[in-house]
Amino acid sequence: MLGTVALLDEAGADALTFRALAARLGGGVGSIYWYVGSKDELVGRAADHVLGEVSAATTLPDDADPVDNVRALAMAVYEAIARRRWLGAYLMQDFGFQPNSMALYDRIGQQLQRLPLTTRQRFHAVSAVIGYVVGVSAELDHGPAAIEEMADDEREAFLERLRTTWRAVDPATHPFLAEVTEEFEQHRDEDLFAAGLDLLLAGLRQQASAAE
Amino acid sequence: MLGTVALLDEAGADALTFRALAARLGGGVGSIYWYVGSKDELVGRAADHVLGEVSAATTLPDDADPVDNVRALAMAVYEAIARRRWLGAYLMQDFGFQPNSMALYDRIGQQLQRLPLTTRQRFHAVSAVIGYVVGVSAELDHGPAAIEEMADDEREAFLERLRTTWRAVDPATHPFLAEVTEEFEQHRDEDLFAAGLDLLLAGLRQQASAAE
DNA sequence: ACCTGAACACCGTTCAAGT
DNA sequence: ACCTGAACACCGTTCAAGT
Repeated sequence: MLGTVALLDEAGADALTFRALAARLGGGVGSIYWYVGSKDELVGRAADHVLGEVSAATTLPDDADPVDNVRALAMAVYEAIARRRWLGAYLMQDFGFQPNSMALYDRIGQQLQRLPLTTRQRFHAVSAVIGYVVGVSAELDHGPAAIEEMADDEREAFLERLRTTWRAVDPATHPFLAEVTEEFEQHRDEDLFAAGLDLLLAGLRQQASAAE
Repeated sequence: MLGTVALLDEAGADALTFRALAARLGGGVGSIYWYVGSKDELVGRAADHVLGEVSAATTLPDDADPVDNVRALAMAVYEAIARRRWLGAYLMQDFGFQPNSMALYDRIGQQLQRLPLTTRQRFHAVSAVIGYVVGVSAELDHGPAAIEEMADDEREAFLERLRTTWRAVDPATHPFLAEVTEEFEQHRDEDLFAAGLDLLLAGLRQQASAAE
């Protein structure tokens, strides 16, 4: 289990094979199946383990604004997935069935229990936040590394590809792309994630205040 | 290309192998590489092709509210991914580099150009909407089929698994799960998606009206 | 220019056999 | 009870050879 996380962190999702893991643990390929039924289960457990650490490292003060607390939790999960690129894809699998993901779901929900919302509104809001966080973060797994973490030459190559793709389109047919190309080149992935999250949370705050 | 979409629709992502596709087209495995450089490119092109159809089938009236238009487009993409479970995973790959995904990105952006927002706000908002739609829809690809489309016995088995998992947790430590279990069992995936989207769009409307 | 299909270098998973 | 590793049934990709 620990060996799985270490191997994923060191070499990425592609490097996690039963043969590589068995070699690292000094055993045979088949022995892993004594502890785990499939590769999906193996990585799912590893992902849930990491999620537990992330959740444990984030404290939510009782006297803080509940939506601010939800935001703090969401940003912590985002950062974890951004750091460990293999994580997002597996959290999408069956979030809500592993112990730590259930606990995280509940923890977000508890914050919303402090707001004047219906049960259905709470259910929708928690699902939306989790969906946004996991879904958008997982998109990072594909695509290139975060723009802000690329080496200089790597970033330059990526932006060059972007420029030639985006700037090749006709501004007359793609007026918005023309407007935001420069903005895209300068953005940080984390700011983009946070801005979308804040729109979602603004909608939530509005819903809560309308009920008062 | 058309054969690819047909094969994916009929038998799902797992069934799309070069051998199966070559057999269907009545050719050798190697010949596919004359038209496409890799499997990722093959499925990416198929995904972009479907996205183009979806976008073309959605008309956005000039006299309609721009945010309502964005909502219509988002729901159309959601429905397409919900129907074709293989689609979401590949849209995550490199949305914004294929022609039809670029066109869709631009089309959403054009609606926002009708609102009093800064370029940065527009960039953030379009990215958030696309991120939410593609990310949350893609989560459907994993997990079970939509609850509302399951056969009766299949749905019963899924809900039974959920009940035993969620109801096994201590309500004292998981008070929110206890509150929403029933709500979860009754929900429709599409309503859940729409509710989160509406929170996001409410935040966006608020941002636009604050600028006036 | 376009196609063929055997061959290569991998996978996850199984299972008879060991301790 | 726990481990081994050869064997099985696949993959995507390559490439010398064909038309």
